[in-house]
Amino acid sequence: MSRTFTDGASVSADTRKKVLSAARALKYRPNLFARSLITRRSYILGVAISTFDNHYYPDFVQRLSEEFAKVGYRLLLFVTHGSVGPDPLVDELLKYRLDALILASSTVSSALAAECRDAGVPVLMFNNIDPSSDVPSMAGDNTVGGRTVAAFLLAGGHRSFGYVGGIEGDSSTYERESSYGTYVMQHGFAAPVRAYSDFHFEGAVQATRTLLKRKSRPDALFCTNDHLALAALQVAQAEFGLQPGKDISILGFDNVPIAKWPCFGLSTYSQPLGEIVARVIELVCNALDHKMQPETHDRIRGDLIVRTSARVPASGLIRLADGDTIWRPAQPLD
Amino acid sequence: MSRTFTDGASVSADTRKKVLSAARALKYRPNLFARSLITRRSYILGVAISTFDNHYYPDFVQRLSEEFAKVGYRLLLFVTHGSVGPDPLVDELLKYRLDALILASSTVSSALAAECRDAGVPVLMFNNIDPSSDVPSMAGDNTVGGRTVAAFLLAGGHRSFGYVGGIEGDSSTYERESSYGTYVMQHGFAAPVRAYSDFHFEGAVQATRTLLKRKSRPDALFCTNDHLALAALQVAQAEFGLQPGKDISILGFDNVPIAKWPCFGLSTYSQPLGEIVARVIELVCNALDHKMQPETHDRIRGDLIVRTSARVPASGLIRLADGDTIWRPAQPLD
DNA sequence: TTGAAAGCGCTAACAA
DNA sequence: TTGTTAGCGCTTTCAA
Repeated sequence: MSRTFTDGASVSADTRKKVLSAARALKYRPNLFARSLITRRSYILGVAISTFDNHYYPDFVQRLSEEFAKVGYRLLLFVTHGSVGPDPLVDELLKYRLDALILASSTVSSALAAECRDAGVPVLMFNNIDPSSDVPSMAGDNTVGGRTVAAFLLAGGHRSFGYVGGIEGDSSTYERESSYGTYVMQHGFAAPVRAYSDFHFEGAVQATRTLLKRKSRPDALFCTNDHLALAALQVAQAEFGLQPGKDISILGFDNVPIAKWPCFGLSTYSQPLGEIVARVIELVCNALDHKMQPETHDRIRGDLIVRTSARVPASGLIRLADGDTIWRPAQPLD
Repeated sequence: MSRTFTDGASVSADTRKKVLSAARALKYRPNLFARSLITRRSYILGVAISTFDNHYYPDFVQRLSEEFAKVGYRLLLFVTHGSVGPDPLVDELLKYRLDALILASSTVSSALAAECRDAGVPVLMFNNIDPSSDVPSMAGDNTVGGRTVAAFLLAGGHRSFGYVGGIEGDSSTYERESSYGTYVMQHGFAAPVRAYSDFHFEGAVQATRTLLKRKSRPDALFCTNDHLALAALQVAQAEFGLQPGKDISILGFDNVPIAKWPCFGLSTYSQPLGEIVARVIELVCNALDHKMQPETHDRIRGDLIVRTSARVPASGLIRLADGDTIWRPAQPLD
């Protein structure tokens, strides 16, 4: 009797036991897809990412996978690789009856997101905000992050600033850059010199070279993510003989696992993955009950993790229980 | 008419066009799960990995995902995280009607694999060989790899050897270690001193310390994978003041993307991902046609990639078109 | 080439 | 609590 395997059904303990043992004998297992035909639940979530090159994404996907597994959901992976056109992707995504879709690829347009949503799949855009779109989104707090980095650098005594971006026009690149630049300029300094990397390691190497070869070389570099900052770090050291934390300050964004490796000691504004994933789960679970507010545009605040790649200010340091040291400005920055 | 969306069906071009345009108007899309009920094909493949911490796995999963996407399959992700007991996992895996299952987690037992196979799901064990099991498997060529590393170190003039393993008893740790050790001993040297890391970065740090603190310190360290070798590299440099490639040689296995970062320059025995993924696809596609040979136990040979973390021998160097330099022994090692 | 009908494995609604 | 039945959206077979 199928009720044995259905959640809210009434079966006597006795029948239940019998059915269960018979099932075991026959190696019977309920077919989720047949079930999904009538319940309209597949227990499959789609996750689109453009690449795992940036270690933030494997970390994110792993945490997401573990946490969703606890509530009975699995992730179906879509690697968009940046280059794939949007249209075939929509068909691919919609072919599987996903309970929800998490779009963590900055190359995925909000038009695609809207199309999926209109097809009845709840969509969440992750780390890729289109303010003009009404698709719900979530991201680290790029604005507060950019400002905090700027304030940290100012507190460290820096006077000339550089910025290594991903792609010009990319939303996180833009938000981090403009809040950083604005803060610096509000305090009387010149706008940061900028170069873009296309989000690739090699691109970041080139961009850093461009910036450090200038006759008025910036002595502080903010990179739009750790992956790029790690490249910048190596260029500054190996090619320019600069000692990070002393001759130059280099900061990233994300706090990827390897940022804390002793050879890097990358100071960075964190995206608190635990909190972020918890919030994603909350939003998606709401969406599954058709309670997603389209106007949700969450920004999760992180912290400026202080390590060795940037000069450390005399004050504002806080030692955390997990061993990390963070920096907080005297005045809140929001 | 449903024949429009079925592959080998006969429809007139005219009806087809009409159906297609009607479908567009109604935003109709075929339901893959309903289809799978009758065709018994879900176009979903399960991939179990224990963690993304070791960069080899995200790289592997990404490539796998991209290549399988080309032939119409998507990956459903199972992160086993090492700790999960096997039984609930089986139920989870079998709930989704996976067309095949790729078990790339060394913590997954071959008993679990056999159980899934008996339930009718073709299974491929990846990088985790149980010779006593008849579940088909695939892995890098650990034996030739271990021997090649040993020969390379010998050619570099090393005389005392160390080994940093993952978990004692893990199949790849075992195979790499024993072929390396055997080769060294066959050439008249003492067996390598060993320490195990539990596959974690911190564990590798500890293991390396143990090895380098010995009064008769090994001057060559082979680590069972790059993730561990990268840790060893940092310990040797920062804590022991040893310059890799000069005072000590450190080798890894896998050739993960960051191994070539200039700050590491890790010499390593590669797992050629392109070839490996192509072979996985071939095997799985055979399995989908129920043509999987259970006796398949492929070993894919890699190359010793020469960079800066180990002394480089005077001869045997070959410059590749992609910019890498590899080392080949005078005599083949198999 | 097309229409009609059976049935894949399940849940949900209705009786008993 | 349990048996029965309709039907989820599709493919496949059989006739037309």
